Amino acid sequence: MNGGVLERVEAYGKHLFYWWEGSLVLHVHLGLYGRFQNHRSPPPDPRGAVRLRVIGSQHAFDLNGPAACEVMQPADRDRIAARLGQDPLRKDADPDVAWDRIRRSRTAIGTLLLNQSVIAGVGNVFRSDVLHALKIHPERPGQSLDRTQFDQLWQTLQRMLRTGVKYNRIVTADPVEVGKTPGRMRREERLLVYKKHSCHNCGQAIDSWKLGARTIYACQRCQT
DNA sequence: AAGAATGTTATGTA
DNA sequence: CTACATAACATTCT
Repeated sequence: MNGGVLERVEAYGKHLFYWWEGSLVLHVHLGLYGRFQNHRSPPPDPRGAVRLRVIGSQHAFDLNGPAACEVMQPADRDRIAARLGQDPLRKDADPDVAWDRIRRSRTAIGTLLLNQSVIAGVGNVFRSDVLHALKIHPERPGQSLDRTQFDQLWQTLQRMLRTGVKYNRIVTADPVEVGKTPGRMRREERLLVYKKHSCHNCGQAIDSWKLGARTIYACQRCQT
């Protein structure tokens, strides 16, 4: 990559693609614990699993512990993109494609939301919180949602994901209700149900169980 | 210091 | 073909 020109950076779901002059693509997926860390130049000695280090005259950054950090061809990128579902943040997203998938499925909506080939970009925090925001029970089959609910789901995800990009952190709670800007909200104030103990609507204890191989959080009274 | 975690993929089963 | 449980992978944090 030394001396190359970065032409553009593309996000598709949780995948990042850095397009370099000369048809090389750097593919990055942060996975569970990947992290970008900024430094001033010159950067300190690498700490932990540094897979990529970029050094400029003023600034530098490391990429620590990503699930993927590899150079590939555009065709490889296309293969990855082809197995992803619609990404609510992308201009080319077609919600009807996602709706078609969900309306035909007997699988729980909580499981569908984690399936990156249905909707790309939603993770374990967003799936719990978006379902709580819409008062939809995670075990409801995709089939049981109506179009209005799906539209709300799509819209709310768009809003939540955009907020995440803007503030570089997950903020699913309503800042107006909390009375703070998203940037100033404390960790516990930012989320709706994920890892919470009681429901902020009704006060009932939040339930958590395994759904789709991960822990989901929901209010059994509010979410039906 | 064992275990959970803001995740994905491969594999086996039904 | 779909659905889905499970394991494997790999790093960080508590």
